[in-house]
Amino acid sequence: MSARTAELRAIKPAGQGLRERRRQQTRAEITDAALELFAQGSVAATTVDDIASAAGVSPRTFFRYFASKEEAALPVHQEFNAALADGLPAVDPGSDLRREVNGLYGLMVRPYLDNDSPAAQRMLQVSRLIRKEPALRAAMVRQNLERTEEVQQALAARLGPERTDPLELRLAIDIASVVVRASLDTWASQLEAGGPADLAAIYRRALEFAK
Amino acid sequence: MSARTAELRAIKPAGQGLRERRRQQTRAEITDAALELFAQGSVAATTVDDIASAAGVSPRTFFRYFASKEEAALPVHQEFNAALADGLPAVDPGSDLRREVNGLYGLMVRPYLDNDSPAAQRMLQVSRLIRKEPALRAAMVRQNLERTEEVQQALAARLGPERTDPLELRLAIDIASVVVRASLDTWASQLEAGGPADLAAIYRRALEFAK
DNA sequence: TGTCAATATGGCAGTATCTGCCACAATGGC
DNA sequence: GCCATTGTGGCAGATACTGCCATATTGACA
Repeated sequence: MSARTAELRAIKPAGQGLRERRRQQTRAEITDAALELFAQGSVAATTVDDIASAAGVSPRTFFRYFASKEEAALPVHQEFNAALADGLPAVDPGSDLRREVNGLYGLMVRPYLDNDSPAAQRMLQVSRLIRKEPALRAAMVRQNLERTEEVQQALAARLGPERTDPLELRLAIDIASVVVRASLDTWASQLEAGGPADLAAIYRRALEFAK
Repeated sequence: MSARTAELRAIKPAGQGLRERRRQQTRAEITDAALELFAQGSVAATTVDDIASAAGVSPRTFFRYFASKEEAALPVHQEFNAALADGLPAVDPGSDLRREVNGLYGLMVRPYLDNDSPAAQRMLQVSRLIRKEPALRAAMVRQNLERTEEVQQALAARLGPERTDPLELRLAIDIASVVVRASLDTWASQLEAGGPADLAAIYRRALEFAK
């Protein structure tokens, strides 16, 4: 957990040495293996040993990268955290709270605005899986909770302890989070159903409705 | 999971025979044991065997009542579901969606409006534990997710499939849920800190802020 | 370039979680 | 009071996860 906190706070060094690059690569390989096995069979029917062996690592090593098999299938977590970490410094403590937090969380949808981008395609793949697998939804809300708590701490520190009402800060963050997730889900559902979908438009509509 | 769906839909029969009453009693005993052991030690340090033995049942029976030790400590789940099930028939399909859903979820805070009531005291006890234990927070958001999905289905059925935009329904529910949880958390925090706290006022303020 | 500290990996043992299955006991309707 | 239904416990087994140690790889620095 402290590792994840650091993840949010620290500015990502890009290719810091071969060591870190290999680590990210291994991480990606595990995720790919998990996604494929989950898609083929099911989360319940897939064991950690299966994933580890498919990824070419030992089960022991698997648990050094992910706390559970469910988390291995949710790489978006990292992208989200990165987006938030990038946006944190730009939050204006003087401006309207809801607006600022919505702006921050809005960064999370940016990588997927182009339906044909690789990022969007990957997100769709993961979304499909999540919709089919309650276990993955549970893992997702868990990650979401942790992220929310970290953001709350970070924003409280940035805005000043007494400058912001805890209730309002909490609500601003949770609502922003809910708006983003509902938008992404709706977008993915529409695309999966075969129809067209404009994430930007959906997100704008969600923001308006939540206001 | 289908058991829980039924739980939400069915109108609770009160004391349907000795059998059901004993079942509720056993359930309560397990919960009490779990809460006490968690408070004494920690969730991690407490095993299912500990809880089961303290409650006077076998571990095998424990798992017939709760899916995990964390869930055993969150009995509020049932109260929340009951409140929502009670309120569902009163939802007016013709009225404003956000307002109706907020009204429905508002039922969840009613039992705790009086700080001195037994229900409030129990909620405070659980809240204190939840604030200390990330594992319980994770279990809580998981329950919240399931409840949210059930409510969404129930409301979609009640409002008519084409009458309501999925995005708006989803947002209305999630926001209402977030408002209630933030209110209860704030209320519990304030009371725990020793100060006075008016749940009704907090909830009104949260609703206003979220509007 | 060679050496050393730091770090990643794998294996192993051990504990805890959770489930299916079976036998047995308690209950409640008739 | 009989019988179908339901709750309970025990057992075996699979899986998830962790601590510990040995080993190998990497990267910094002399």
